[in-house]
Amino acid sequence: MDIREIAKRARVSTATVSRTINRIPTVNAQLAKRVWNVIDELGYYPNTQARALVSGRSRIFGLIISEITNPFFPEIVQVFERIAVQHHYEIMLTSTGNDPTRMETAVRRMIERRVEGVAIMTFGMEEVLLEDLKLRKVPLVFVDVGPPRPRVSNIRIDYLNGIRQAVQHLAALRHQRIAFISGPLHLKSAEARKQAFLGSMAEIGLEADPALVVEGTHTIEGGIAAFGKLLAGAKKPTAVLCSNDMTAMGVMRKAYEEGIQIPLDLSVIGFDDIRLAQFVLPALTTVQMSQAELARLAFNALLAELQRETPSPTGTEYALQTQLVLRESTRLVSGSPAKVVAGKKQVRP
Amino acid sequence: MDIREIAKRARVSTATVSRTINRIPTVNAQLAKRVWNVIDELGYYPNTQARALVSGRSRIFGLIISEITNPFFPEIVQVFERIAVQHHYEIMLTSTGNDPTRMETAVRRMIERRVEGVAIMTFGMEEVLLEDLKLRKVPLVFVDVGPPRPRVSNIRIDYLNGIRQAVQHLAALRHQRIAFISGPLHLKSAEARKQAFLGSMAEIGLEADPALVVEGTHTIEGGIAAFGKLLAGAKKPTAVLCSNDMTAMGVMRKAYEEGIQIPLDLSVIGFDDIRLAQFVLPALTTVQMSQAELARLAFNALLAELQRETPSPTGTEYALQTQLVLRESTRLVSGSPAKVVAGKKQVRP
DNA sequence: AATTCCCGCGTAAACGATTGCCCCGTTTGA
DNA sequence: TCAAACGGGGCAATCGTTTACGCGGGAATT
Repeated sequence: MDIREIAKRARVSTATVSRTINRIPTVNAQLAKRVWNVIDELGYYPNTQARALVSGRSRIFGLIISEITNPFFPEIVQVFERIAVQHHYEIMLTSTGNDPTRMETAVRRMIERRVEGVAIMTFGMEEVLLEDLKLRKVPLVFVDVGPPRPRVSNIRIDYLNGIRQAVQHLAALRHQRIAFISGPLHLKSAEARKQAFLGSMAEIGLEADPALVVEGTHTIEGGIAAFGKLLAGAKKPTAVLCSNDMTAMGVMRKAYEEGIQIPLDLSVIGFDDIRLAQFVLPALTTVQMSQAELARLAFNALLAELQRETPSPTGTEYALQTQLVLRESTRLVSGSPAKVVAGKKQVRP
Repeated sequence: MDIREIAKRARVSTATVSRTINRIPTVNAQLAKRVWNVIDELGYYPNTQARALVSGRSRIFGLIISEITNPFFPEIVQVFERIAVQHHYEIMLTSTGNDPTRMETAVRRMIERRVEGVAIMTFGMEEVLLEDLKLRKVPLVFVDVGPPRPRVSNIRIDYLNGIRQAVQHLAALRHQRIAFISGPLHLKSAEARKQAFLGSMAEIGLEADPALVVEGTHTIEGGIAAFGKLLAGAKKPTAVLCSNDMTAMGVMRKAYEEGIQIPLDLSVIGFDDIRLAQFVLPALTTVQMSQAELARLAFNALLAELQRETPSPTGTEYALQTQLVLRESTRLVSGSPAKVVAGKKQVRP
């Protein structure tokens, strides 16, 4: 069943049917009604491929993330998809697992489907692989890479704000030996977080002992391993700041196994504020970086780029704030004069 | 740049280019090579919409899940997508949040994109909304609904096996007051799990006290609320079996807040075995239902249906096993003669 | 009343591939 | 030597829309 069938039954031309469906205001209300009636009656749905072919618009956006099973991403996907649908777009999702090969095939698939834009949420992976997309003038939006180019937007995350708050929070709780578990340092975002930590420590005159700065993998397993390394060291930290929440969960796991109580013996702070962070035991104090907001920014960046008649020569830059959210995983350093806050949530039974 | 351009430059017809791309064996190797050279040189990628239009095959599968932010689903999505790509399919993902309206628009979008099949992973939501798809003879695969119809496959999950193991495990640990927190009972899968629990209890002559069977929502919040209800009751359970892992995490959270120690004071068993289950503190004993396997079954069901020349009049049924996996959240009921297993993982410090 | 304008609708040419059919050149068998 | 068979490649129709263009008729202008 196609547009011709509808046209015949409604005794109009296919052009009129098309215009009706696309709600072009010049069609006579009478006719339009007749057309709609037939459409509803037959349960006709226009063929998107045919539409896309002639109009040159696929109404598809690509979304590249590193790992859908990483709890950080599902909310991004969710929000991105929801907004896309509102704008009559579909999304082509790919989780690359940070594997260049899969990234490459993803790009190929997206080009074949003629996506109108791609959001890249791999936080700093090799941009080279996207050359093909740039060549084809597909609008792109990155996180944490810069500087932007024409048709390439960038969302800059202000790590410093949140991380500074975290460091100062720990300092206020009298912590001095503050460890940092970074992400894989080839990711620009991981490097940026580490620098923010180092900067924040220096700012308040705390020494960031190199032995207390170790590299993780942004996974639970990485957190376990990294914290193990810290425990094996000579001088143990009283607090540890993690480059993401998964890492923090690894630390908590390892601490549990070693009989180290959080927050009594060790304060832990995460980063990202994934939903799970509030349900972990004890609930994780962490730096929030809104996934919903990130998705929104990315989508709007792509849309804006499409609407721009002529691409800005410099690309556009967007910014996302971060900030500390206090929960239960931090506490006055033990040994300090205890001004214990009342309430059972603060102490482990 | 289109197929004509390639044809011109390779001094062949468009037909030959098309055949080359589709690896039709009859084309002369010489010519094929010439064509491929031009293709690579120009970086030509065939236009999928044009292909789809004329061939009548979109090479898209739909995947409907209830909530991507529910940690149960990402792995399904991941595996499903991975297999799809291997078979040169794309997937159109939709998370409906169990909202009929969103389900409806999802169906509409999928029809417009002419999906070749749809996997429905909402575990028993209203099938009515999918009438339009059935009408169009789109192969469908469900989980836990039955009986199958032509072109509609079903994956039947053997809840009983895993749940029976769980119940018997608790019984072996001398638990008698075993509570069950179900999922939302309008979901067929939730109902089935509950029945499996009731059956397993009866089987071994344990009474399932109605006051100890409460309804949750398959979320952490639901688990918190439901366990709250159990605690408010007259006779408190010594063990609780949950309809999914999120619920169990809610129970653990609530227990933590109330100073109830797991597994010392309370044994907890989950269901699903999401990845997180092993990282929760203490690691969750749970019934495994492999998400990867589920995704695989669903994809293959769709593919098989497409390949069948004539749809089996009855549809096909697939089965998925479940089984208990022991971790740290269960223990001999307290008060029983303690045959404590050695090792720090078994006791809370 | 004749001319111009404009508005609404229809005709038909795209969009970029796939594929049935035919043609032509070579091989094969009688 | 000639006809039949065969195999590889080109021509052109086709998929289901959108949209430029043109046309006819009523309103407005002179």
